[in-house]
Amino acid sequence: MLLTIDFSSDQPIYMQLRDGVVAGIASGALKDGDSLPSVRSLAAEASVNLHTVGKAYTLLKSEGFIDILRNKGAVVRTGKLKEDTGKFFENVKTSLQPIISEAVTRGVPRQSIVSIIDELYNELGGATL
Amino acid sequence: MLLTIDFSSDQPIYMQLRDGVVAGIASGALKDGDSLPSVRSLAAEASVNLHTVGKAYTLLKSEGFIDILRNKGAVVRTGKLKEDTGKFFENVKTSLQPIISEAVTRGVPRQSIVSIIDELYNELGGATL
Amino acid sequence: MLLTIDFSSDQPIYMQLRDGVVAGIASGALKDGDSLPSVRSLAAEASVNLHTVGKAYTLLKSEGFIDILRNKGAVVRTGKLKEDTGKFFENVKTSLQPIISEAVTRGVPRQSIVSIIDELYNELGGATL
Amino acid sequence: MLLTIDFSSDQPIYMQLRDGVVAGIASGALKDGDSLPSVRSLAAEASVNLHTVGKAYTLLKSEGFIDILRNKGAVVRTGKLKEDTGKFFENVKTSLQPIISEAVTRGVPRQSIVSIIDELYNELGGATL
DNA sequence: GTGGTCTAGACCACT
DNA sequence: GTGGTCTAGACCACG
Repeated sequence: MLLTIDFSSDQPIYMQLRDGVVAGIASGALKDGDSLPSVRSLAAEASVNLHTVGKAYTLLKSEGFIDILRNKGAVVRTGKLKEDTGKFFENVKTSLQPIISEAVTRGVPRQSIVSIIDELYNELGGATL
Repeated sequence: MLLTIDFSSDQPIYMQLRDGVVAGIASGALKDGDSLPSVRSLAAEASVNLHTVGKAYTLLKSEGFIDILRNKGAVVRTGKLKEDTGKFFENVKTSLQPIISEAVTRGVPRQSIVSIIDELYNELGGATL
Repeated sequence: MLLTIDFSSDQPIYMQLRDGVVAGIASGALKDGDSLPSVRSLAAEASVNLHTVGKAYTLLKSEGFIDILRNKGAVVRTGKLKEDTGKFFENVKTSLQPIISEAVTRGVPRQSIVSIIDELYNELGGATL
Repeated sequence: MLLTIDFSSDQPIYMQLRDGVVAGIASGALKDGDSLPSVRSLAAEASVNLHTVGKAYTLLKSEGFIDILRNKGAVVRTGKLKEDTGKFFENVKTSLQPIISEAVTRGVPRQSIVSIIDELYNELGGATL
């Protein structure tokens, strides 16, 4: 199971769930058309509130990662991400900015950061071209 | 002026201030020994409460980026970062993980992310080795 | 009740609260996993502002004595103290230095100070080896 | 020179000066009847404000460590400490309490603390009986 | 109901 | 004039 919730994290639980699903899609563990666990079962499994899982699913739907089908639950739906890639790049840059600032301040060379990127790409089995 | 607060951001104001100072150090705009504005003047300048600035300064102090001198205000103090670099790398990986997951899901190649890293390193004038 | 705030002390209230929690852990009154009162209830109990309690909790969290769980409040979390013990020893020495200086000046023998140490260890039920 | 002021310490400068003089007396560097530097010269030497040194001297006088003689400046006067030793012991215990609490919580044995006491007594050349 | 954030205004110690 | 502390009251995200 790829679900590991850190209840003491400052990252909201529903965000951790969302990230977990996205990571599952990225790694290939979840493919287009696959069903996600029901809100109820995922909530039980992760020991979180029903509403929290619901919030994660709603977010994933609004981002275009999944469809929520009446009586069929949530299914993975790649290839129709709502946000365009241009906006994604903006967000990435905004997210990365403080990290790189701190890296530079600490004297951490660019290569060290790139190595972490590579590591993550490899773990996810993504192409490393 | 390195101060640009986004009041509609989900990022707390004190965190934006903190990031701004770190970015200033990284870019060389703030050098070791340089004085930061007093909490009152920075608060006025940024149109925020002085306690919010105070919180940012306290955080920067606890991270080792600045010293706070009695009646002299805050001064940049590089080279005595409290957190060790090993822990920093862990944090970087944790922060990057969801970004890379989403990138892979969107089919964004590793090289595109690395380009953003390069861009940020260049903007900050950091070594690109 | 482990709460005794001295409002006329030169020691800040939030520091007294912090010390009280640490003392509670040391004495065994607070064990790993135990819940701390909510900031609101503790504030009411101690007749202080909730922000003051919040500051104490934030400090305890940053030192690694407690975790703060969403919607569950603070719980004691021993065994993951952030600061390393080496640094703790440095701080102890710095704190003790003026006390010992004054003791020597007053002709107070080493043994008298050690007796106080013993007394405190015994009160806390700590091993006296 | 035994004067080393840490301007970034949270300990007030006048207190650091006071502690320095007490340490000097404890170590034997300052003996009964010895003159302290004038406020002016000490202020210059330590790069602090005249008032700050004055405050330290006033405190030392009120504690009975020194006399302030008209036109003769400050002279060390041991043997007539104002505060009685009983009260000193109380203060010691109060100061030590949080330190020992934290030591117990960290699992630091009594002996480690006592070693630091010994170390300090030895550095000051005090009797170690 | 929980803590997190922000604002506001006050007082204080230090220099 | 500087930051540190405390109080007060408000709003918000989370679960």
